[in-house]
Amino acid sequence: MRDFSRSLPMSLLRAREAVMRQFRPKLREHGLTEQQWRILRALAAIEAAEVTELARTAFLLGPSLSRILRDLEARNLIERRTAKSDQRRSMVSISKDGVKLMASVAPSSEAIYAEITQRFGARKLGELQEMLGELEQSLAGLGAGDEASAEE
Amino acid sequence: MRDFSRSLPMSLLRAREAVMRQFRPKLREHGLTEQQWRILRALAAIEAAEVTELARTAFLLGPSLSRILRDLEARNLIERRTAKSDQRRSMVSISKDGVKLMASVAPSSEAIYAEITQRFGARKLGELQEMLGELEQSLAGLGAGDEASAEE
DNA sequence: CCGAGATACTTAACATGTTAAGTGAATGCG
DNA sequence: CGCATTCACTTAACATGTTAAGTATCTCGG
Repeated sequence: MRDFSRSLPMSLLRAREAVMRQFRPKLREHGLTEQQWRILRALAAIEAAEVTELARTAFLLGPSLSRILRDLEARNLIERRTAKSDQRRSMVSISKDGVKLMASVAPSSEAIYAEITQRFGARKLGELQEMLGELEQSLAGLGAGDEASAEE
Repeated sequence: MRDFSRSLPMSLLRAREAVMRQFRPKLREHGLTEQQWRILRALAAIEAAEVTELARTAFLLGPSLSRILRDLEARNLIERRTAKSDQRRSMVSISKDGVKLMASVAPSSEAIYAEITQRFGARKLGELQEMLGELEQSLAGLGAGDEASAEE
């Protein structure tokens, strides 16, 4: 069997960890986890979003998002209100405190990203992301889903 | 600020998830998580390994590994014995049952990997892994560690 | 030989990943 | 309208990620 440490999943895992290791300490200084930071960034880019939409954007599963939103709301970093047209839906938005926190973390985050880009090379970074996107695309609609064996 | 959904961490996260989504259902049929499978595969390639060495190979943190080894041992998939020369060290090896389980899962796993390779393209896969390795290397020795600001 | 420090784990505590089940509200069909 | 179904979340339960603290053992200088 192939040496699993050279398998694609392990390559992706190690690469991502190498990248995230750069960000975590700074986020931690501000009491944020990687996931919480993703949510704040996603919310900062829009007015408000439904929970399901936010889950898709921040690439989090519903249950994780539910817990995190509960905690972020308790810390007054986000705000929620139920949609008037549909009582099931909840509109989430970033709060004033959330915006301030973002502003205090963003510069460091950008600096780290710039350092990574410089070390790896901007061109190669672009190529890498291109390939990652293609990989994702080539596997879209394969396994896992609830598709009733709809493969031709 | 850059659209975070196009950031390198998100690209890596989505790509890895797209890949792992292919494997998880089959592993689950056999009552294995992704991490447990990594450990069994790592152990199958060697006679025995110390816990620390195994953590490095399977890319798991010590505390996670401790818990998983406890569970795998309870399921009789691995065996442990303390090293004679150093009572602190524990030698871990895969058991007969572990080998049998590996044998029953490996074919499906290989088939899935082959399907991914075929969809994405063997050459591109090689290039991608090459780039991921370079990314990892270019960030080696940067942040996170306990280095006392040893930057030039 | 002995005690301070280093090592190799293990435990603890809290956050998230993952699947299944639960809850309340909206929809659609007879 | 009535009610089964679907939908948008939320809870629950268990496994892992992550950092800090704990435990037993080993090493080494004095």
